[in-house]
Amino acid sequence: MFSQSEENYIKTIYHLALDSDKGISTNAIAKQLDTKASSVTDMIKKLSEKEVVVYKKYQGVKLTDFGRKVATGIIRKHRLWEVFLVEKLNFSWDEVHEVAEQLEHIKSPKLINELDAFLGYPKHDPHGDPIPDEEGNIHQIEKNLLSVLPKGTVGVCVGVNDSSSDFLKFLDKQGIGLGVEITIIDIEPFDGSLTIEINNKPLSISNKIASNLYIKKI
Amino acid sequence: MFSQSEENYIKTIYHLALDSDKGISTNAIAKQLDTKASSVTDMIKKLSEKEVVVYKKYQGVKLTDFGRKVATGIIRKHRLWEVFLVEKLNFSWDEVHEVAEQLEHIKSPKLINELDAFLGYPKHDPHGDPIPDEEGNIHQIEKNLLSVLPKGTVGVCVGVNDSSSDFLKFLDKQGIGLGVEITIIDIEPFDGSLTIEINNKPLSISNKIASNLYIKKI
DNA sequence: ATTAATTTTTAGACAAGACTAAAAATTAAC
DNA sequence: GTTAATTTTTAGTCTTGTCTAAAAATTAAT
Repeated sequence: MFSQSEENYIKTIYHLALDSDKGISTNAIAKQLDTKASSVTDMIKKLSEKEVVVYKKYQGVKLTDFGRKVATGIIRKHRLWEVFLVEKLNFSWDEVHEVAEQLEHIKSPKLINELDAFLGYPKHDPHGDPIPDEEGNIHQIEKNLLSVLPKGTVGVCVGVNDSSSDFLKFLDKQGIGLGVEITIIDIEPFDGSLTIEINNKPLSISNKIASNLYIKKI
Repeated sequence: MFSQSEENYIKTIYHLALDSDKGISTNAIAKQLDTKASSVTDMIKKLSEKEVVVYKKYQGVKLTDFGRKVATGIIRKHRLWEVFLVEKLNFSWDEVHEVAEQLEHIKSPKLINELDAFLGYPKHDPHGDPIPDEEGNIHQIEKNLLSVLPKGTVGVCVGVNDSSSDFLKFLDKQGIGLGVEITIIDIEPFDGSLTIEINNKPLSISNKIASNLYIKKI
């Protein structure tokens, strides 16, 4: 069906397309995949022939419906494997990405559907991201970046915007994780840093931290 | 470290070396991997440079100690994944091979050791084959092919010599599986076919079947 | 011990996926 | 609306792993 390399391009285009409804530029893909623009052009031609993307020279690419289906299939696998690693194999949320990047390419519909059942049909991965169903439908819950909410807001941490190991380890250190209740005590106008209350203790965090944490109001 | 292709060659050489202590021929490897002898020669050169095998032109190859370690590592992963698929994901023993062939190439020491623990440190895969430990040690239990045992033998099925789907499905159909008790009632001198008793019922099986079933005497 | 058959290796080609360097198209700047 | 800067594409090369066809080495046959 698709090679690992093709799958990585498809997944990347899908993610980049989430925050922009224009065509995705060759350069943006190259940057994300840490490769060269010329390599991207070559691959785009191939994916275009396979009807995964629509491509007009110099105008970026868009996924077709088919391409989107392929992308969500890969993301479904990636996130289910992440749940497996954390729930069953004692991985922490900052350790799962690498391994899931490999596991997402395993081809076996039975495997992934049985895994889904084995895990109890989880709705979210360990970073709070939704797990697409078999048809590619994604149920997004209502959530906001902590940085856009007003003083006094009480909510629960339901996701992160940055899944880098450094950020996740920082959160662990501060006792911040999915399901943890957070209250915005104060917002500093000068630099946008916040004082929040978490586990009944005050904590000061930068605006950058706050703009990578998703909160569900309660 | 090693590419999937390299790993497949290493594994194949290891398996072929089990029943012959001479060098493994280029042709034998080609046949097993369903590829051409010329491709094998090329790969052997590479593996030789990487000190996985010892190679002298026209004389076949042998794994080095290092190569054997690599091979058992791959086999360990393959068999642990097979256990996972059968025990946790409702795969039957004739469905696991394909998927395990993919999963065995996933690179993550933590993954495989946690999986081992999660499965309760199993000693054998779903076909009765032993699972190497982290150091590559393999504990072989005492077993014989059903075809070499005398009339009157009572034993337990502990393994198969052929893991093809056709054979395994045949065994399922006849109620033969790991742990099932078998008594040799009679052996036909003409064609070596056997009458065995299984679950208190007599069953006639060909010599070919018998020479693919491993029995542990009790 | 030559000839014949088989096995193995070389030589040259190809596809996938990546790269560099240069050309072409597009966008931005004045 | 030209010129300049940027982005994208082309052209050509490289590596990995494969193939075919032919040459070389080994083994078998008489």
